[in-house]
Amino acid sequence: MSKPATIKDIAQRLNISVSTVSRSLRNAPDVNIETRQAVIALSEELNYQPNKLALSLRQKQTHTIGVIVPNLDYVLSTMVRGIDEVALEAGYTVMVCQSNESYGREILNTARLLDSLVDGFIVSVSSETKIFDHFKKIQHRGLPMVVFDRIAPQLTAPSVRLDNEEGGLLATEHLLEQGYKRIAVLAGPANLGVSNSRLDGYLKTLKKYKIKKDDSLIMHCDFNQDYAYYATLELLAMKKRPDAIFTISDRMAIGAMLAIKEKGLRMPSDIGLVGFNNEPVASLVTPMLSSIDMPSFELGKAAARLFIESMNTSEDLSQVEEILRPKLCIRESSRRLA
Amino acid sequence: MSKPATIKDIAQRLNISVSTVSRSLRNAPDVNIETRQAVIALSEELNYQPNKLALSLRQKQTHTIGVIVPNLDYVLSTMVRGIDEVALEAGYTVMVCQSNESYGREILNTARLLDSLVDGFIVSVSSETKIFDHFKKIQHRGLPMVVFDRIAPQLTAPSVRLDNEEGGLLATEHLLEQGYKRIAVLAGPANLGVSNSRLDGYLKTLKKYKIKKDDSLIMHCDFNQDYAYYATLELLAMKKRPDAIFTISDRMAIGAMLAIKEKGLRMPSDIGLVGFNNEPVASLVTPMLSSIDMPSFELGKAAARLFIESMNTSEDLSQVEEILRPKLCIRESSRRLA
DNA sequence: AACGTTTCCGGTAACGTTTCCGGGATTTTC
DNA sequence: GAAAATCCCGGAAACGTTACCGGAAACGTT
Repeated sequence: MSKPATIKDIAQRLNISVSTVSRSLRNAPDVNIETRQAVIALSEELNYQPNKLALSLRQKQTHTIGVIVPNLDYVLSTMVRGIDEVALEAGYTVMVCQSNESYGREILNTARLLDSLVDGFIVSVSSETKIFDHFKKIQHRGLPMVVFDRIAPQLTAPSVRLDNEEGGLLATEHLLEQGYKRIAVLAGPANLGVSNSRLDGYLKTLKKYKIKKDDSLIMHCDFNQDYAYYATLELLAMKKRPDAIFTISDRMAIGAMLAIKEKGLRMPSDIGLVGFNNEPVASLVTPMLSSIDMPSFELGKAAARLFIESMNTSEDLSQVEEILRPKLCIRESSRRLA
Repeated sequence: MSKPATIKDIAQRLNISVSTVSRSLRNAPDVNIETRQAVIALSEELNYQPNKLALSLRQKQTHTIGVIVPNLDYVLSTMVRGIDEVALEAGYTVMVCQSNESYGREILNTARLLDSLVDGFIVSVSSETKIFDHFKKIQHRGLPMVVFDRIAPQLTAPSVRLDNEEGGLLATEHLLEQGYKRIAVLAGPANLGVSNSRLDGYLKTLKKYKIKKDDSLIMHCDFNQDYAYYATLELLAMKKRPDAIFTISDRMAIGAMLAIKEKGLRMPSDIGLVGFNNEPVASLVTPMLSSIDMPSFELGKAAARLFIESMNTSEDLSQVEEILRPKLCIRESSRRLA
């Protein structure tokens, strides 16, 4: 129905030129106070909204950030909320695309956003991705890009991530303190950075406590409840079975839990369990699951702040690496001491 | 670095006019086959991508859909994935905004998307919203709008939703079949449409089975685990306590479960429990939770399809109402007969 | 009275694209 | 062989905005 008013409409109704209207609206100098007031009054009456498209075309900025995430599970959607929060504050709009952990989809998404003319990218890379040309293309276009959570050493870009190693350390140390002796790890796919870092934390802790590592206690499996279930069954079938398990995600911990219950073992007495991410589900299962908590919302905010900083500065921030610290959250599944 | 090539670059290099280049690229008539081929060859060489901004400005279409949702919990993020799926297919990009169940935020989001010049909206309305002027403004601008899941009778717009009444019916009937006699309902806030419809399904079923309703068995409380917990404690403290509870969300069912366990009652023997939504958590809790399953992904797809249809037709679709059917998913918490 | 400053405003180009229109050159038609 | 049709192409306007430039009018200064 009522087409939105343009600067030209205002100019005509006031019998002045569009340039003057434009200047008035951006309160630039070189315009009489009265005409400016008239312009402002009329623009409010007509409910004038500047056309973002024309503006973007003119000044080659869209004030839009392309966000690419592998999925929108609890952790990532919380991070996205964090990104959204500070982006909005800074006058940016975000476009979120899910790659569904697919390399092809990730390429498609970057291409799409790239020619939708976003001003830059905030990216968490898919687990499937081993080639990074599509991301490098972004940088080659001169657009800023921040990598968060799932970072990749192949990309030289500012990054924000969790100290995953410390997470592994916290979990392992806690289990040792509770008197568990044979601690197994359910890790993710061997090419997933976050998983490996958490594993490293575990290994370092063993070394610190002078416990020699037992490779049979380290299982790699898909980031998935079912695989975790079967992997746990294998662990429990060992002649010298582990008396504690650290899984690098809550999802996997749930799978492990099912297997443990099925075998008639009790937590935390027979076997201790610690997950990672501290998703809400952790306090819904029985027994309630101990987990490594990460400041997801804060992490998202930090990523967006870093992005905006790299928009505004001409310095090279590609070496900036922000690292947030995890926190141990002890619940029933691993507390056997008072 | 390398600024993207424009139509003008191609024209210059080929010593022809921009019009000819444009025509060649859109294989319009009135262009010689050879020049066309030359243009196409060069455009590929330069990796030419048409500037979406200029295009949108010109033809007053952005090929972008604004999606507004109250949050991104499991159900809604699944629906959004569905929307994304068919939107992408049809050449649209989606911009998702969360209102966080806040009326003010919803207004802000619509305004922002509106002047980002989206082509239309797909909306699920926040629970807080009682005034709909911001949505009517969309329609007044002549933009198509589809409402999904959380619909509102105040809005005359095409809609896609679940048959919530049937959900309530399925749950209640199932509990009756399992021999439960006194069935309580944990409903959401009294102004939430979906909640009331599910409640209606319950009431209709009672009537069908000639059971007189007992108002003390119907509790309204916030859409929230904690409130559900306390409400359940109240229910269980009644002199004639219910022997089954139907909650209108899984989140609330979890709260109820905690209360039930705390009171030393067992499911399904002492008390039956059925949730709604069939979130993954339903099969993670002990006992596993029976729930009403809804085709969220399909619902999202249907909403997007309806949107695209209303983009392409000039007919008035505002009376179109697509209703998807729920499915009962029986698990441990309510199965006491073989 | 002449000149420099300030104040205020309009015209125009530009961002990258499509579309309409007109016209020269070539071909067809009788 | 002239009129008519066809084939190609370029120019220009338009979408809505900003930015640069130039200039008219008013003012102040000697």
